[in-house]
Amino acid sequence: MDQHRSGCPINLTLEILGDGWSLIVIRDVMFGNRRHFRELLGQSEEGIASNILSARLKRLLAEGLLVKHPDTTHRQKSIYSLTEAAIQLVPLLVQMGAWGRRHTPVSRELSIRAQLLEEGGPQMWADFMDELRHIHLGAPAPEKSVLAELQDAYLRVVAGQADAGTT
Amino acid sequence: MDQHRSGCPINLTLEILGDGWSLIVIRDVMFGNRRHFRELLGQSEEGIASNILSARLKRLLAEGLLVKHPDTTHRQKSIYSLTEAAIQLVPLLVQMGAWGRRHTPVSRELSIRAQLLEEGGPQMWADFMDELRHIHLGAPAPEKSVLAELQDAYLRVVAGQADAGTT
DNA sequence: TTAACTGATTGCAATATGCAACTTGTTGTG
DNA sequence: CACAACAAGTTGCATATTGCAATCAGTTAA
Repeated sequence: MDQHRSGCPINLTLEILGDGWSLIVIRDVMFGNRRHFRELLGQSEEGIASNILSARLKRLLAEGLLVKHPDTTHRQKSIYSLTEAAIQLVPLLVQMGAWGRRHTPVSRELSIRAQLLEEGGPQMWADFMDELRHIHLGAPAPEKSVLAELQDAYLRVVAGQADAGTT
Repeated sequence: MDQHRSGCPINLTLEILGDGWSLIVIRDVMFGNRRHFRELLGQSEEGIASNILSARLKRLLAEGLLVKHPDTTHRQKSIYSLTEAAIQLVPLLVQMGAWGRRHTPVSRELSIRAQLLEEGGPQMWADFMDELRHIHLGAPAPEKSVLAELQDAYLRVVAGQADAGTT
């Protein structure tokens, strides 16, 4: 943080996000709308350890990718929200998903969202980012919800796994 | 490598590329056309250590992102080439560059390439990928060279640092 | 024969990760 | 109030990875 390896944009991005967990946390806040420590800890597919999650949240707060607000329903509870900088990671995450779908052994139910976002193109990413600005930054609500679309598609795939072999 | 944390495309991509050095190596092979161990070791902006470079090259070979060919001019020398999978990282690297340009303290001379690629859009990325297929996979040479364009722009910025404030 | 160059490997200290247990404080229930 | 369940972490400890400098063995050119 105090000194950089180089001024290359790819390197600097890597210095912030170049580890195995930071983008997993961002992904869960962004796509899974997990906003509390325990939600991020327990419901993650990958099973992050609590000390790692704690360290990553601190780092992401310090880097300005997340902000933390008190939860009025429980004094000790905190709500983590994405910042504009994190929301602008959408195209990067879409490209990661697109590459992963082509070159790694993804599962069908966990890649349907990536597929839809990839096929939706820049307009869908922009709509999604507007929705995230609504959820996390208090911007006005967009007309339709990309998140709901993605979730519906996911649930359809999970429900219909039996007859989903031909496409 | 032997077992995956989850079948999520973002996670699986992260399992392969989620460290501080793998994408730096890919970047140097891709944009800097560094093809030998010593070129990657010594001319890197970031100063990778030789043991790390050695480990990363092995991993990237095993993951199928690089291939290694003997260099006929020196029996011990090897030439590293990008595979199609690595070439398809171009959009991901472009998005990393684009995000870095907006949210990190990049240097002007090292971000001009990222800027051009971002502004060039998907067509330019496709042209660049075709050029990489020519360089690394032996595909026919495209008409114009995106790499040369980027390099020219870089050199212009380095040369004209003095009068480069207005655009 | 010797020096320089090739792609690495080795030793060692510092840091990061993964796992389980523990801590501090909060909330809801009886 | 007492007490269990829950919230957000922290701590301790074993293992793995990183970073740095030095070293190594084979190749080439003088």
